[in-house]
Amino acid sequence: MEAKKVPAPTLRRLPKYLNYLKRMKENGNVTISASKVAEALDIQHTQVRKDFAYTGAEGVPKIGHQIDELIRCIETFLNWDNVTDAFLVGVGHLGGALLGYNGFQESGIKIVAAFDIPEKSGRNIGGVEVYGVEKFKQMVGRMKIKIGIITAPADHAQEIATMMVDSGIQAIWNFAPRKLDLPEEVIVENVDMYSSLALISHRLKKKFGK
Amino acid sequence: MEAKKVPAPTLRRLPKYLNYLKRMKENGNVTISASKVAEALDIQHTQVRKDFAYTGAEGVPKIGHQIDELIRCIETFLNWDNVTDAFLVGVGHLGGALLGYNGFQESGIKIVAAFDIPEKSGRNIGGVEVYGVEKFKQMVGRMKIKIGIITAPADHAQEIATMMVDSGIQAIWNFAPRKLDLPEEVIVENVDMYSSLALISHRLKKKFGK
DNA sequence: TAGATTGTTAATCGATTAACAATC
DNA sequence: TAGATTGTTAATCGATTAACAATC
Repeated sequence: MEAKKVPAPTLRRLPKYLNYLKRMKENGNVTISASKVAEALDIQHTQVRKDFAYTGAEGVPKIGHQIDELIRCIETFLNWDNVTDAFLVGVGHLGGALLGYNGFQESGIKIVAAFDIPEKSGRNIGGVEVYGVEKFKQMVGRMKIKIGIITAPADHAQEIATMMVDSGIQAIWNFAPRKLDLPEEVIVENVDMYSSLALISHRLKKKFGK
Repeated sequence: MEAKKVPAPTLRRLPKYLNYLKRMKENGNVTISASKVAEALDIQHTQVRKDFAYTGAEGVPKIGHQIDELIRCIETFLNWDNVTDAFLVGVGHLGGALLGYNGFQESGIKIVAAFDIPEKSGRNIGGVEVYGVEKFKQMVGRMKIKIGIITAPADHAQEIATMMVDSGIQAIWNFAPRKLDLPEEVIVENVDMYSSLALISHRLKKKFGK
């Protein structure tokens, strides 16, 4: 029962497989081979098999995997068969966009309350109530919230993150372009748009001469 | 003059350095050592030095780097000292958020027009006009646009991407969770929120037992 | 001078890819 | 049976880290 450590790149690929498998299922397919998944997503087939293996999925030579079972394995592995409640802090453009988007519920997360300065409280965006940030800690305790989402400006990110951890938050999904300094047991994932802009800019520059 | 190929991880770190350096400059610092940058951002100092070296920046033993010069080197290297115009397709929650956000201009990109179905055209969001998508190709040609941003639903992403490349777009910044099938000379960068959600979910599950 | 810092070369590490045996 | 496909073990590759010489 010694669980091998799962490489982060593997975890990042799993949602891509899931997405593709669900589409294939909708198209009426019942089984699928790792090779086909690999080709569709431009990944080495041997890599796909290794990734599948982490989730405990088993295939049958010459036939492949039952799509249903494979989907279930991946979802269970990611814990996407349960929905975990989350709080969001920073109801600006991006925060509002996340609140208005319901797609995350299929990916194990549901934003159940949002927070910002008192002037913004009382609103309801996409069915989610906005509260003054002073209520954060108390509500985290009461609702046993584990995930915090930061969509505030970079200047406030550290302060908010510290407040979140203080309140009992265990994992932070950070959209602010700022390195967060937190105890190492806190799970932090950054969505960094600037890093991909850097790649685009640099490659375009190379492609078209300086 | 043989330019070594720059690792993608290096390119992704450069904006983080830039961000930190600009803050240090605002705080009144004139010089900075790679070691200090490394510590602040939790990166090995030797890694920071290698990354800096790619940009052509040179430091002085015992003193470090001139912050101004370092910033300039990184910006030039990324081509962030020029602003490249971009078109966005898909004015939903996320698209609207990007339009309302002006911070990208400091990162070499400016959204100058948005596109969606005709019913959404005519609006103005964050100072950017929304057009019917049928005008895309003509306007790309006229305005010599190179960068396309996809913030449409996943179902339409491939179709839009193909249309973009058809129109002459050279680089695509894709926010839709769908693998795009395009000629390999087209530069594609995906912003994949689900991949980071996968990491959070899986780590939380491990931390709190299944 | 001594020591902080740079920048390069070598060693390590981990992920990807290739090779191949097993099996339905 | 033959061949497609699985799944594992070994080889490769590239990024990170460590070691160290150079220098102000």
